[in-house]
Amino acid sequence: MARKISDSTVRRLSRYLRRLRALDRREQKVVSSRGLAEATGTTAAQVRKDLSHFGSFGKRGQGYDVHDLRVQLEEILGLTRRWSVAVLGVGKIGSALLGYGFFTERGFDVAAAFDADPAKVGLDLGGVRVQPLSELEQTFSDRGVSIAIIATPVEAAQEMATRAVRAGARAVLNFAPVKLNVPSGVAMREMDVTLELEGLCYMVTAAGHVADRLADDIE
Amino acid sequence: MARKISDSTVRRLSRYLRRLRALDRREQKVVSSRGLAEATGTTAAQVRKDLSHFGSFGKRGQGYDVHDLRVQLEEILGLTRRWSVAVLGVGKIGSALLGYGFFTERGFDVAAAFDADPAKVGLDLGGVRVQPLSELEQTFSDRGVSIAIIATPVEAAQEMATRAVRAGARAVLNFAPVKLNVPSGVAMREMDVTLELEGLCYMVTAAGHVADRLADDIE
DNA sequence: ATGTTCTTGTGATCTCTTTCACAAGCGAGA
DNA sequence: TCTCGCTTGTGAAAGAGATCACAAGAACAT
Ligand SMILES: NC(=O)c1ccc[n+]([C@@H]2O[C@H](COP(=O)([O-])OP(=O)(O)OC[C@H]3O[C@@H](n4cnc5c(N)ncnc54)[C@H](O)[C@@H]3O)[C@@H](O)[C@H]2O)c1
Ligand SMILES: NC(=O)c1ccc[n+]([C@@H]2O[C@H](COP(=O)([O-])OP(=O)(O)OC[C@H]3O[C@@H](n4cnc5c(N)ncnc54)[C@H](O)[C@@H]3O)[C@@H](O)[C@H]2O)c1
Repeated sequence: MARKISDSTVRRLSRYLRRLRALDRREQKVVSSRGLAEATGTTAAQVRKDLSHFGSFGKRGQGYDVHDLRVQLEEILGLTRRWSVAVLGVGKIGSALLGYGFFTERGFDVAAAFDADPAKVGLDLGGVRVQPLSELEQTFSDRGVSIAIIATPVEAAQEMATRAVRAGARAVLNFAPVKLNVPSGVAMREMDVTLELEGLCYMVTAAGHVADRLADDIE
Repeated sequence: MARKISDSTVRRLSRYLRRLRALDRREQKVVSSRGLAEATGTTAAQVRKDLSHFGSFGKRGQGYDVHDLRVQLEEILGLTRRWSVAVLGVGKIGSALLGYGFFTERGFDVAAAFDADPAKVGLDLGGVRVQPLSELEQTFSDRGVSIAIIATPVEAAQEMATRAVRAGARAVLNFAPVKLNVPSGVAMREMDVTLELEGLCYMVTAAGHVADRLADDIE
């Protein structure tokens, strides 16, 4: 099996899987690399290359068996087991996540939620009871939490991440706009709205400049 | 000025800017490419290369003037103006965004919010009144909305994006887990929690496999 | 059987990004 | 003024990822 798979490949695999699940639900039997590519915004060659890192799943002349490939991709991505997720910080973002139905549907169990604010402890949000931080270590180990979602203010984010990892988390999803340090071997992804918004501003601004230049050229 | 700047460069520029703002606030005068690199998780050479696309901002032997470079980066990213943002879909995620203080701080005005549900229309969330969809076009043009944040259910996302663009949005930030199509010339970024979570699962799973292989080798 | 039509899997190639390495430049101190 | 220590800016090299292009199958019709 392949050595090192790039993040962009993994992201695309998720997209293919999402598409395959939809096709499977509506009982489409086969799909071509082109079919997958068009639905996920990439090229047929890219789809085939991505899959080829893991084996050969299609039939020449025919395409891929939808259900089959779906199962294969779930296997590859590690989605044949369920994953226990804990949410740290139950503020605006944290509680939105607790109420997010998609998680359970997709194999993620929101196993616990923690908050430093005593006023929030004990609340039931989306079927999860908010626990005090003091119970973090015990709960992580009891419920086999392997993914921690950081939704605390920036000031607390690094500390909470470190603590989650020490308590057994193997992966961290960070919503706070700070770069977090985690030991190597721990997976880490960030969801940074401000970064994305600023990126959009750049794109719009730069597009404007290009338009200006074109206009100049026409003169 | 440079031709085409990659997304990864733009993301890093945002990170540098975030760091510079923090340094500026605590009145540090100068910073080296290494200093910036360490704080943002990259390398000194990368920092210099990124900046070099836009000009030459440092002093050899000294480093960069913090305030100066901050202003330059704000200029480059297009953050010297304010941007009007509209939130489409005021559910769990949408209302979390409306209450997010960072936006206003950073030059983004949440100028409007829309929802299809009559029960939500008229509510005041984080100082923004929720409007019916019928007012979308007029409001976008009145308030110069240029960024639309999609926070509706997946089914409505494409339609809302199309409508926002037609109403004048130049950029779309999408929270719904679907690939949206927008005309070329419109900037588009997505925030997809499930994609990131699945990516984390892959990383944890793959790391496990590597560990297995190492263990085998040792035998 | 044979030919026709599709679509996969994959080396080869191209393009884009990151890293390297060092001359050029700046300030401080003698 | 000259030297020394330090850091930038940038071509050149290396590395990664995306695209091309085509031989190798698979089904089906004749
Ligand atoms: N609100 C948004 O739309 C939004 C969007 C993107 C990112 N974020 C980021 O997500 C994070 C949370 O934002 P929010 O708007 O939900 O903030 P919030 O203030 O609504 O919630 C933060 C919660 O974290 C809790 N908390 C504080 N310290 C803690 C600690 N040490 N351990 C555990 N919990 C702690 C607080 O009690 C509070 O309940 C912030 O870093 C923010 O920048 C928010
Ligand atoms: N809740 C989360 O934590 C979370 C996280 C990531 C992504 N998302 C995604 O964000 C989107 C919204 O999620 P949510 O949890 O806030 O859902 P939600 O059901 O709480 O909110 C959706 C809102 O959109 C409104 N709406 C429906 N159709 C609309 C239309 N055509 N135009 C405008 N508004 C419309 C609904 O009235 C509702 O208020 C979904 O696509 C979801 O997959 C949610």
